[in-house]
Amino acid sequence: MRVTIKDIAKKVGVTPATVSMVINNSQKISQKTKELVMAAIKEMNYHPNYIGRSLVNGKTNNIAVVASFFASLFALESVRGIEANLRNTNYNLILYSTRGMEENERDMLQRLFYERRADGIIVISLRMDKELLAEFKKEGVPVVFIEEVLEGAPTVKFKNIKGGYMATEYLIKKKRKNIGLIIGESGLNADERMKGYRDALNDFGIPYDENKIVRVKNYNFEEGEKSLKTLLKKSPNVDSVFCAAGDVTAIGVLDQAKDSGIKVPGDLAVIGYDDIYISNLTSPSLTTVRQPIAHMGSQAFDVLMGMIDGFIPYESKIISFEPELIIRDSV
Amino acid sequence: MRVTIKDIAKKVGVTPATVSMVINNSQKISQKTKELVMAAIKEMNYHPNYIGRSLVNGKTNNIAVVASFFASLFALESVRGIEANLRNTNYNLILYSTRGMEENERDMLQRLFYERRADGIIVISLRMDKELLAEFKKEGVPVVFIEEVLEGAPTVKFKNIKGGYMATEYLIKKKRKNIGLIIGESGLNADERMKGYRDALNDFGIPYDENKIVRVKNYNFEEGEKSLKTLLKKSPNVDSVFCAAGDVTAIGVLDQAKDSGIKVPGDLAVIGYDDIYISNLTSPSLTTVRQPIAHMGSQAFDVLMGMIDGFIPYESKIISFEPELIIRDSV
DNA sequence: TTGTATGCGTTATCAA
DNA sequence: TTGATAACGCATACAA
Repeated sequence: MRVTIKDIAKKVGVTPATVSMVINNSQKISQKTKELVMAAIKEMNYHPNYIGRSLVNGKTNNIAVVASFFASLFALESVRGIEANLRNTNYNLILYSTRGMEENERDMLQRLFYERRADGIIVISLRMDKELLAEFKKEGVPVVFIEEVLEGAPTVKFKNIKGGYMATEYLIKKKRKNIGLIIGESGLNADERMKGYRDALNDFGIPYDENKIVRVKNYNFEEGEKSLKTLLKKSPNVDSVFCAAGDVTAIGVLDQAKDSGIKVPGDLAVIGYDDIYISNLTSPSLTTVRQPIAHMGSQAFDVLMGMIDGFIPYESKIISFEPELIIRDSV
Repeated sequence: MRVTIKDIAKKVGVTPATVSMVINNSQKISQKTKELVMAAIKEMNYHPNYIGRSLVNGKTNNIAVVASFFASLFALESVRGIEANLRNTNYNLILYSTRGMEENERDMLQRLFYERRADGIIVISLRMDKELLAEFKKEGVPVVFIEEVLEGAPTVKFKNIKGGYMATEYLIKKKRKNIGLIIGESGLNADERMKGYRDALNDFGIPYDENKIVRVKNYNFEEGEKSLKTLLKKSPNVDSVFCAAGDVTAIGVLDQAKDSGIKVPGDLAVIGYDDIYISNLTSPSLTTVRQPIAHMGSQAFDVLMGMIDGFIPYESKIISFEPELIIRDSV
């Protein structure tokens, strides 16, 4: 049998209430009984059952993180950051993966608070409707978004406009004038990076040209190879590519360039986005835009804690992080 | 206020016990009250509170996964596999990361069951002492190990001897006779892969040579570069390298070869281990040993479920998975 | 300073 | 087939 608060009480000769007060170190317990109880706790190897605790005080001490997959660089790094700060608290992490099934998404999120499984929720790159968020709010369960923005709750994200601008500006300063852009088909991130690209062109008096844009869908290696071919067909004069779709795709571009006898960076400069591990190992190594993802995850956790503790309000607020240009040999 | 079982009972005009029976679809409830209760549940948007449930039936419906870090390919893929099968159950995943702090490891594991936080535990690549395992057993909390082996609980792992053998054998069949080995300093995996290497040499009548072995510690890119230099110094005649330390290190070897003007596979054949994403993208692409990690994670979860449900015994058993040789251009 | 009583939401046992 | 009651482990208001 498990040792409970009652067993301790019996052993010491006090009531469970007294033991409970000792555990929560109430002030109004005599030093002597405190010591006696503590000794018994140690001797009997007692650990409070967190379920019993949860039931009475309504807290689970769990933080839920919801994402479609945790096997992506972004989600994983976010979790790492969350973990890092969670460590100093007595909260635990529960991971909920929707596994890309949109139909289950809402249900999963809803159950999360109706069943009282977590005291707060961090949602990574997932959309939520206003009605659902309102329910969370009503139930007093704080929500923090990573990447997505929804009226009514704080968001932690990156300055994608700035990232797009930095990369484009760097290419321009390196005397490139015909800058191709490989970028995702849709989404806030893609839109923002695109805006940064256009802003930079504009600021330096370079006209925007539809024929220098290639849209991709899956952000993989093959798309990089294909995109460079497409780009060169549409605009044979490009002297550089900003691959806002990410480093994996950018590496596909590097590969395709090599196969076509195009010299990087001589004939074609390439900039990626993400700074994945391997970007330092390609030849030439890849100049890219790095985002401090783990750091941002930590911040998301801190904001959530602030909301749980009540000193950060449950309302719209965007906290944004600066991207960083990592200069290597591909430009 | 939250909707509880009592509210439903009051609304329908029955007792909470009846409602509970409906929820757990007991056979001995009339179809009529069943329907009435169901209707009320839907109308009032009732969801059972899992904490209340846990308290009475002693189940948490949580599965804990413990690892030192989740930001490694191995841990991450394992979690993916666990997640995949967990999806069809009503269990949740709780992740516990020791963050490499050995001193907290035991404490963390211990609290896991004393505080009744999970119904079962999967331990990834982490050692546990027998005494602790005995405590888990006493408390009736099943434990499944991934990679590590400990008397008294099942382990899910890969056939590393076979992996080592396959790689070495392939090199031999490709007419390589002076096969260098880059491998971790210690641990069961390293020992087993080493055995596979020696077994293969032995079977083909090639003498084992200490001077062809290089030990590494961190499995990173730089160690790969350094190891190749070391190896060539100790044994200038090596015509191939089996980098059992993993693909990241193997890519370091490729890079160092390129810098030294050594042709791969002409002058030097290279085989890695892991089949990380990028191994297909290097030039030449890397021949390597792949392990179906996610698949193994799924299996670990299934074993744990079997133990929880009582039809798999709580005892030593090793379930091993076959590695696969992925043939590319570096041999 | 400590004990008594009560309740958190649910399920299980027994009686009706 | 359903109701009454107790129990899970803990924390708190109130009484002593």
